[in-house]
Amino acid sequence: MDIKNKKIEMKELVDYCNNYGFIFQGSEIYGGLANTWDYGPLGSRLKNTIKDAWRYFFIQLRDNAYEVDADILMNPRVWEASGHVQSFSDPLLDCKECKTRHRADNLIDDFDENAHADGMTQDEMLAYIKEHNVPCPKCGKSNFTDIRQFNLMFATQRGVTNDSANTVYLRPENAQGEYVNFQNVLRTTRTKLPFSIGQIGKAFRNEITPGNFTFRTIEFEQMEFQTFCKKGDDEELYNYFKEYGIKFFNLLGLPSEKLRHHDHEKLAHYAKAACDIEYLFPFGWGEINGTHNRTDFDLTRHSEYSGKKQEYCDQTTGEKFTPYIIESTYGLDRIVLAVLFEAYRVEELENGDTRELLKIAPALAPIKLNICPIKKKFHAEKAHEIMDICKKHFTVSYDESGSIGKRYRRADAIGTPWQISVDEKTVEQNIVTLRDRDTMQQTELKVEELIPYIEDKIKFEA
RNA sequence: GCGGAUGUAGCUCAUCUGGUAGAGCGCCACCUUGCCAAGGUGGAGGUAGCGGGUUCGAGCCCCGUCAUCCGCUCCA
Repeated sequence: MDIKNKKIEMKELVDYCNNYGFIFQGSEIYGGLANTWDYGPLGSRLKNTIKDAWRYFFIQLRDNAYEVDADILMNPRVWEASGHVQSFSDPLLDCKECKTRHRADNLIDDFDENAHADGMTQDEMLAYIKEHNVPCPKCGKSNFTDIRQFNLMFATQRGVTNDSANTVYLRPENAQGEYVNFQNVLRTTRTKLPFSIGQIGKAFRNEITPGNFTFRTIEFEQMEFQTFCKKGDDEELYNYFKEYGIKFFNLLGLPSEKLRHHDHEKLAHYAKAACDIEYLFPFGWGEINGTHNRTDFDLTRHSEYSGKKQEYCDQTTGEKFTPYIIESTYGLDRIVLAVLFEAYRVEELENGDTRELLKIAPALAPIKLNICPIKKKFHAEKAHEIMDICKKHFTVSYDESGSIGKRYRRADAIGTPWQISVDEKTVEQNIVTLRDRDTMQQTELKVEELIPYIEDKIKFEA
């Protein structure tokens, strides 16, 4: 069959997600709220299948990997220890001439790489810019507003009074929830190094400029694990997780040619080495995984700030030390987006018709089986009977309206891998016609063979 | 936040130079239909993003606001 695929742009995918119930604009009936998105019935299922895949690969299959579910709100001292209160903010200023916005530190470093803006205070940066007449990269003039600090953490108040003692933050990263539970997990699981603590959860960042649909939002969900290890083992683990990320993405249906490693030169305040895995979105390469070697920075800081030693004792040697941490974080919303981009296509068929198709891995499909009675009057009862059996094993849908071809197309559009039609033969001999989304071929199958057939194909392949 | 574009039915759009909104598709019901978006009949659904102004009269003109898209910047 001659099938032409058209390149899918962002707007088409946004429309598709809205039309079929994957992702809606947040608070839509009130005119929306910028950069918030709600996952609909199909989108939340897809998201959950990706979480399932992640849990399966990174927690269940790995030895010494444990999951936690830490609170989003944490003692504010956590964020002092982590360095986020101090350094998780951008010093911003605007060019008064051409109205572009810049980061003061970037402006200075680009002007003179030996200037080391990182070590400067806000006043020092401003003074440096004035003294050296640092030009605007866009218009070349040097006429800027004052620097304003823009902290990326969402702050809120707990309790009834509004004084600063009651300020709490929505976590800007999930990692600290794993770090503060390092000793708890160690103690209760009786595990040994190296071991991992993983978590799936929401994080919040007051980004200046979010955008590109769900790629960059102010509230987002991460799937990550922190691997605690002895110094010296850190580099091997770091390299291992970088590579393993690619394998994981391949299993989700993202092909290697659209994935690449991107090593960071400029490092976050906590990292010794950092590498992203990027996926080629229509708008360009975008990070979907980040792996960092965070050294013993975090645990050392938590020891200092909490006064509780965050050490590991090697029982065989008696040696005590603060472990190194390798962090590998997967941006869930971004992976959902990448999976959708990879799977969604509009196919032009031989007869000139087009069909919308979500060619998604069966394990990730929101609905696994669509059940269609050929004639509503005579076959609906049998179809419901089969549905009641199947839904105990996997997600199903039921469709009795329109021609059978139309029902095939509807299910194709949301990525349902299989459909069965129920007719006289089903009623009399318990045989259904199974239609495959990808091959569009039909085969006859006994009802009792149906469940093992599908269950076998929706397993994650390790 | 800045520059550019946009906002009319669930979706895609029309509505000529201001005169109280239409189509196609989709959806629902019934009929028809035995395997890749057939057909018929009927039906639901919009105070034109929201607020204000000009006008006898605003979807159309003006102001504000919210949101989306494309660039600048940043991150998972």
